[in-house]
Amino acid sequence: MSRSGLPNHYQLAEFGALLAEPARAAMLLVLLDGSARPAGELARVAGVGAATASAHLKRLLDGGLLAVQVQGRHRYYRLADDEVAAWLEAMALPRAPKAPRPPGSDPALCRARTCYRHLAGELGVAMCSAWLERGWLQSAGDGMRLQAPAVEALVGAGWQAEPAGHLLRLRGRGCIDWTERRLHVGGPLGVALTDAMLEAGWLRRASRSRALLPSDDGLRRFAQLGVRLD
Amino acid sequence: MSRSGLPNHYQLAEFGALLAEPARAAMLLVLLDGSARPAGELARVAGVGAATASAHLKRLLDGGLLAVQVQGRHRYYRLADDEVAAWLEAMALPRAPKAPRPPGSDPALCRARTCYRHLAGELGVAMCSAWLERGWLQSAGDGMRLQAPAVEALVGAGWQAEPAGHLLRLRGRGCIDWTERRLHVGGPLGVALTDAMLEAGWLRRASRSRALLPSDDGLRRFAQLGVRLD
DNA sequence: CCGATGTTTCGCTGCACGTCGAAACGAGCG
DNA sequence: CGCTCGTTTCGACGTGCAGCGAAACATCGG
Repeated sequence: MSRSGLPNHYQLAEFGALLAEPARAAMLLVLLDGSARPAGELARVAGVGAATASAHLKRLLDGGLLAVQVQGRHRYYRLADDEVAAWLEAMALPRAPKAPRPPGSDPALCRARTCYRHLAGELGVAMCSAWLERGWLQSAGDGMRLQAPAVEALVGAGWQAEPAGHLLRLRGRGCIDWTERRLHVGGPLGVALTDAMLEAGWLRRASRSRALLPSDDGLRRFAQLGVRLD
Repeated sequence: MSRSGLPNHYQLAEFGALLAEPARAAMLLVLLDGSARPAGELARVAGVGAATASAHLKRLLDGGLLAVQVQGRHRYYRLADDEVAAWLEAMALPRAPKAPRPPGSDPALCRARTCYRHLAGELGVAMCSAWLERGWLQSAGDGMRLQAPAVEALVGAGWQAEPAGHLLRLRGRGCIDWTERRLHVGGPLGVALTDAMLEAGWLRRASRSRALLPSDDGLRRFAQLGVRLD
């Protein structure tokens, strides 16, 4: 992040100043779980008005502590990188409890569902983070790309969709999940993956909702690929 | 430190506020090497008047970041404990690359340095992990304790600090190294080990940084104790 | 094209706090 | 005892900035 040529103590002071405001501290702590949240929600969490929150978010953004992702008329803010997360963790403060899931939502829908035409929900988020972590998925320019080891693993897990190598050329788009507030794979890559998983019977569409129901076999395959639900 | 029952984000904000002032940040950074300095000197370092410095020192004292020791008409300020030092180190180090070098800072500093008053950096981490692995160091309740075989090995490696057995009664505190992001030994045990190593000439303090320079002889002794750098 | 919703910008007010000089306090010293 | 020096307290000034409401902007839905 900010690699200015300022003397050390100025850098430290600037960093401290960003934490010094309870509203900003609250926002950062909420985002410590890796979630990405829209400005309005962060305003609510911090207990300030939308205008004030916007100013705080701008400062955190300029300070390099946050990154923003525009999606429709929402702007999702998240911690800039895991270095920032580590700094915050280093203060040994207990992390904020996970946000409660929206009332009245179907648990199956939270678990896995289609977002447009790709996999979302806990399962989609778990797949994305697990694959990012092991380098099977890497951000590239405007989106993300699957890497060769992932294709090998997919084939090893019984992938049948014909040209598995074709996946390497599809662009994945980071998409923020509504219930989880975290990244999952959309775009052509996400759609292709989801279609093939449906075809192979790893997932099945629920009859009257957008929920996706993983089969026992599917769960095994996912586990084999490093993806597991709690 | 602040053990108040306040919500987390207030604690974080208070901590940040203490760092937010360049004068205070400068004072803390100067004290990061474990030194204790009189108020006047800290005022000079911070570039403010005596009155201003006094106010800052009072705030840092009330905030639990500093401790004071009265001696004659001087008042020597130092960091309150090595927990504070660890926090500061975690925040200050990554943003303190003095050399225009890529994200990593001074190589000597990465290799071995003081964290508060104990050994940190690659060497500190290597020592901790090697000794934990062979059972010379074991976590016990709130910290870690050296085990008898370690003392024997130290003596065998030419340990001269008088009552080597005394080390068994010192509490070691796990301290997270920022550059390595791994555990090393702090607390009274870490300080005692480091002091003795300095005294024995295994390590030497760099003149104008917190780096510790291992001598050839020291490296041999470390290797003898199962500790080696790549 | 129009309203609803999410977000940012602008203008303003009020407070917290960093800064200093002067004065007070306390410890050493002759 | 009176002098000096290191430090803290006091009082006053200036400013940075958090906060809000209103208005501007952007995007989605119809």
